[in-house]
Amino acid sequence: MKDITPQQNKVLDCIKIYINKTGFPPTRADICNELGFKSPNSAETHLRALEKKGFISIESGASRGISVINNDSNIEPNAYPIVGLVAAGSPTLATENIEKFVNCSKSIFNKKFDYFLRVKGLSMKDAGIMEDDLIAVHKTSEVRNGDIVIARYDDEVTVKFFEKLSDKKIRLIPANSDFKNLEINLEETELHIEGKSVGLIREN
Amino acid sequence: MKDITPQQNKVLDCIKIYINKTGFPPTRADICNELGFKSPNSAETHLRALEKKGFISIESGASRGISVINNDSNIEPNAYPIVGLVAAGSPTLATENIEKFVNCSKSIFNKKFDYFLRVKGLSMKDAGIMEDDLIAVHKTSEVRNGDIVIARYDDEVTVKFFEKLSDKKIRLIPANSDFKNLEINLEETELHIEGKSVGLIREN
DNA sequence: TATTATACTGTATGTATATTCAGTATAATT
DNA sequence: AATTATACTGAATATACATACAGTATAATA
Repeated sequence: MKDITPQQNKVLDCIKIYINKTGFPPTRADICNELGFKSPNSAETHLRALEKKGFISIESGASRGISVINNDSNIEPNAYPIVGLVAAGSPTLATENIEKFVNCSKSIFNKKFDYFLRVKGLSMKDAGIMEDDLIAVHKTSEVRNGDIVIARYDDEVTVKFFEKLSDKKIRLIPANSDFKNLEINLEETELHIEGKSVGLIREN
Repeated sequence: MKDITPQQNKVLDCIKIYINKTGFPPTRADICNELGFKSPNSAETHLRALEKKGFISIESGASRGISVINNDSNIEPNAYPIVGLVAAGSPTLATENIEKFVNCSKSIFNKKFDYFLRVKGLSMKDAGIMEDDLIAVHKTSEVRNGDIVIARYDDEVTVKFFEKLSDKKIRLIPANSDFKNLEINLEETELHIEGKSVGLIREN
């Protein structure tokens, strides 16, 4: 997506507003009316520029054949994938691991997130995380003590509280007295922090 | 909104699909193509009928000037209010009680719901319901034993497990050993079941 | 029984609209 | 200094499109 000029941005906004107001895209003449142009060719050249830069697509020959290509980044809402907590390997976003998509606002949680993880087991029960809950995961390796993290080691993925004991030692703490703390020596075991929990959805 | 005929519904669906696919509404000829009509007047008369019945609006003279009037009921997503768990009175949807709105798909939970309730206290801790969680509430008075219900009695609103002991006695059970069961005699105390929990969102 | 709504074909037409061509002018690159 | 992108006016034109008119046919309503 190339840079947009201020004037082209005005035209793009005008199109969005027009569609929002009327339900269908504007004609060249409509754009001229809205923005005070006196020639339909003013609109035409802007449209061609916007098309070239990838902001809109124009159906040749069709009246009002403009459609705004949604970059989706600022348009609410969005579809987020639910990834199963697979025993082996990283909780990847590959199609075969995606259970389904959830439509919700990207600002539904206080922090931004990337996907949902389906929880297995009750090791975080006392933190209010139950079996089959969906954890909203923010993909990051920057985590702090006390964060609920999605950690992977020895081909196992778990959700636990994070505590850094030293540069070489990490403690993973469950929220359930039936489970034991895990202390991982980074020199012996490879530990991957896939991300941290920034929210939760329970579907029933 | 008057009744729609099967054929008119086909045309309406065709319009929706066309807009979804192309970004702009179809022409009469487009509709004919999609549905196999041989005369543009077939589309025209259906459009006029749909307009008369309030399903679409048509901008006279404008090409592709069709806009679907959204009844919003089947169009995802929606905005749902968060209602504070006020100590006194019913958790009403009055403006003063609405904290904010959450945008999410209406099918985000397995059952339909009406609003979110902000949880106060830890009386349902062992059911994975923590302070400040948002409970998705389905407004209903038809509840079964074991349901997590939003109950109101003596100007107090609580979230508890529901158990019907007899026609005159209801037991409200917390999920926290620090709290006691509440047994309510319906002949002495007025009990209102505001709804039941059908889901949960934790914002952090 | 007459009327109205639904559901089409087929033709015709004025105008709404995209789109090209010819210019003018300024600022940014090469 | 030449080229290219931006930002317009103004006019012309082929065609895309809405829309009216003339029919045919069936089912539902009054």
